[in-house]
Amino acid sequence: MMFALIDCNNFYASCERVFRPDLIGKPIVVLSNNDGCIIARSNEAKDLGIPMGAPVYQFEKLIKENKISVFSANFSLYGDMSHRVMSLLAEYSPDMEIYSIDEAFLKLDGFDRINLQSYGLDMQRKITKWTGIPISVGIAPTMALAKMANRIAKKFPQKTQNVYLINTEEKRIKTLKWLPVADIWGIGRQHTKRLTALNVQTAFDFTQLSDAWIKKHLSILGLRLKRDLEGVPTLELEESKAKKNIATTRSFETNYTELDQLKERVTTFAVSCAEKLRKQSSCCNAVMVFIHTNGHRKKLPQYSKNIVIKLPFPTNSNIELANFAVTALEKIFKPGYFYKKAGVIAMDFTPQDQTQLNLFENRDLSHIPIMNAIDRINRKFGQQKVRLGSQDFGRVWKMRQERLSPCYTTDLADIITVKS
DNA sequence: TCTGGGGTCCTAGGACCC
DNA sequence: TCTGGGGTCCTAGGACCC
Repeated sequence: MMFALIDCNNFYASCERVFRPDLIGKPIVVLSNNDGCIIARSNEAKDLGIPMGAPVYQFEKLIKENKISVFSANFSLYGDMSHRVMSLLAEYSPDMEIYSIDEAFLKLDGFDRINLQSYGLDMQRKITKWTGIPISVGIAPTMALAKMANRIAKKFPQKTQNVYLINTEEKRIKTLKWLPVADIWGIGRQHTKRLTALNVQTAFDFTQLSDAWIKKHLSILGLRLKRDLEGVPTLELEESKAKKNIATTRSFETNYTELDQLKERVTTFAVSCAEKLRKQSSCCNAVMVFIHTNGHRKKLPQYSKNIVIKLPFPTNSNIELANFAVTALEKIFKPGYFYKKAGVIAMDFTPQDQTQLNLFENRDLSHIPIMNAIDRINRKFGQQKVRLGSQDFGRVWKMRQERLSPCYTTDLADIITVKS
């Protein structure tokens, strides 16, 4: 039994390149919402020393000097490209877990007679050719080891052709000794600090620690990880489950001081959460709302508060969720502050078809067909065509997206023209 | 001037019950 | 002098992932 981890190389940057082949080999960065931080970099941009998550304004000079192409995040494009990659990958195994927008695990059960090296190479070539997105493939007896194999495939593209297979004990040990402890899947900053203090430098050193120590300091998760690194399959594919929380949160382009401005934002966030809830056929029983000022402006007075309210009945109606969220907002809003960010998080779900009618609450059941109609209209004519009256009709609010690429694959208006 | 967004799981400790 | 024991549920906080 083996696992494969397939990871798209510099995914967002690669998506931008698919329709801009002139940028192949040139540095690219992709920005977060509001064009704030750098959230993706091509290899060339990484080589120039641009760190992940850096505020873009700190690198303006470097960007200019090196003619780095800058893009606002285009999630419709990335989502669609991801879907294309995943559909192709699904043909390589009946057991797949889509781990993130650019990563998937395949379980290779019953592949004993298959040459996995060439199987991986076939995947690598086909996906890259058919979608334009370069990928790396790691194959190993456990999920954690497949993650490590993938790093090698990505780190040594010439040597490996972006495919690396761990199928012997020598290779496993060699890989463990090569990987710094900070780069182990599941070991973050805090654990790294603690481990390097004990002179645990590599993944191999980590596997030499006692079970008791690991359990005590890294919990049961650390212990499972150790087993997996030892080559004993312990982690397993997870089937895609309904989400347990659904959030919509945003920073604002400018500061807000008025309750009404925040009410509009919170309404829109709540509507977005309700839509996501309906997509997975859930209703929520609680909602959290938070607001805060800009933590980076240390000289301004700071205020940060969240509140969770339990709902009298489960809902996924735009109208009801927005009303509850606004009620919550009113409880935490304090005048006199410059607000920079707000969010709505739906929690505590029950399946839509199991929601019980509450005798003591006048729940308006007419919302169900109304929401169905809204969803159909918005699906057909584009997002947000139907909105609540309290939402942003005058485009008061906008996100800064100055460098947005066209939606080549999801918007007819943006489709490319080929001239011959 | 300018600093992202959306998730998961585990544990310890308190409240509460019998 | 001397003040039980065990279980469950919930929550906050901390860690991690992309």
